[in-house]
Amino acid sequence: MVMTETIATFSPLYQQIKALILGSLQAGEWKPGEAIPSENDLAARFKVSQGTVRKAIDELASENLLVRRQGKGTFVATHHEDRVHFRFLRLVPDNGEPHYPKSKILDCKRLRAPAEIAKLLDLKAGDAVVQIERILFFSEEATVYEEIWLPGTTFKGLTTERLVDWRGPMYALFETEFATHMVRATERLRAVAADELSAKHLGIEIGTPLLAVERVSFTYGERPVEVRKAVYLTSTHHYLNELN
Amino acid sequence: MVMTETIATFSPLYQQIKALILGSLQAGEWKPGEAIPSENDLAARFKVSQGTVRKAIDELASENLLVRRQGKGTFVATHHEDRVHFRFLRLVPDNGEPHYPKSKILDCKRLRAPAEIAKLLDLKAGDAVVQIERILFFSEEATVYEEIWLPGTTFKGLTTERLVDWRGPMYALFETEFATHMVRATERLRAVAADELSAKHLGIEIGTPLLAVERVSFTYGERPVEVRKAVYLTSTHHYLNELN
DNA sequence: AAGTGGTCTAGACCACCCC
DNA sequence: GGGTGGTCTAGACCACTTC
Repeated sequence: MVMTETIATFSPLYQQIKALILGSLQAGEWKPGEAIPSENDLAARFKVSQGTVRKAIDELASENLLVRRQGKGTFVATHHEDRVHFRFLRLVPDNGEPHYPKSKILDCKRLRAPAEIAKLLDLKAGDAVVQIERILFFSEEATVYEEIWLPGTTFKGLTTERLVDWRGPMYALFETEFATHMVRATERLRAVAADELSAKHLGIEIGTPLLAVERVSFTYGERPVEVRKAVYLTSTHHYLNELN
Repeated sequence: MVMTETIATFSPLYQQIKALILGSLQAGEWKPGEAIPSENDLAARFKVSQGTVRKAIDELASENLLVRRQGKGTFVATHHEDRVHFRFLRLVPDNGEPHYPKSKILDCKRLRAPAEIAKLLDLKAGDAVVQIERILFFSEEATVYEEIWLPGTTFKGLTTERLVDWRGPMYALFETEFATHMVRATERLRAVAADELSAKHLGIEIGTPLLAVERVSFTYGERPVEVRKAVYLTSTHHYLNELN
């Protein structure tokens, strides 16, 4: 491992290794679900000790970018097979076990980004975006209505049909079809009164209190690639959050 | 380090060390804000290598029980000096920098635990509890109204006066005066309509949508020691959550 | 200068998985 | 049996803090 030579650029070896692995992930050298090379292989490639590679991988695993499996290898995190969908959907029933909701796609169209969305997605106002509208049903009850915005260039071939036919988490579709893996997200929550549109979609009275959830999701390299504006009906479900 | 001898009790050395350190924290051998012995000292005490102690401490630090400071030592986490009060209070202004709110204590009384509270606090219905009512002001605006329940035995000497006089986070008071350090918490969120009481305290109309936040806090050893039922006014503030 | 945590190495052995 | 990650050790050196 060669030390960087520009001024004021010190960082531990394992951080440099981490950055290199991150670069390979971002470049798609290893795809979600695939195994990355073994610790020994990487140590040989980067000319550092296995322990140093290990520490780099440790951090990436703790950030949920990689998943270690003893005896098998280290794998690129994927939204397929992810038992923990509740990492991104925190809505759970007041009683009983959480289970994955059914999604009903209402619409999927291409339009020009409003200023607010453009800003959040790091685009210019007027740039092409895809907008999706859908409802989530928890045990047959309409519980979530949401609008999703995506950058048009990244999600060029996305159609209503593609969405409707898809079984499973939307993020798994994004990953497989559009090479976009969601790494983390930021959510802003507030209480609002149901407007006419929300009331219609959720089958409730106008004015019913709803939990408004605004999400911005990021892929590798802190690049924002999704904005969601949702309202959650919280009469029989709640948003669960762990503070550590 | 002696291996435990009961059947089916395997665990890595560093996990055993971690449990021992945790025990000392729980027993109060080192108080919040104090330094624990150096890694070398602990390695000698437990007769393991420094690296093994290091791994144990790493985990405790990542769980926010300990804080490492290079060149100085490793310290027991404390709610004093904690720059990050936003670990437990996720409400931030829509615009501008977050800043700590002012607290106005309305009441602090002793009563018998309702069944629901008792269950959450691992007590029997009718056991002694302390109930606090207060309002939080964000830049002079009443924004949060909450009721707090605490186990009566642990918080025996807690009075309204003690609370009113206290400057700083309530958890710092609990830590110093009642030897109870909050380690983590679980929050359940939903949207509700303001009832008469909430409306009065927050100076809003009955029916205004509010964010209802129910928190259960835990101290060392997953022992529940606090229940909070709060309503947040989210017209100029929102609840911020990071999904990783 | 002495003490602390932070990094890095090299090597050993273990636990798990798959062929 | 051979490969993977997981644990543990021992020792070296670095960076930061305090005296």
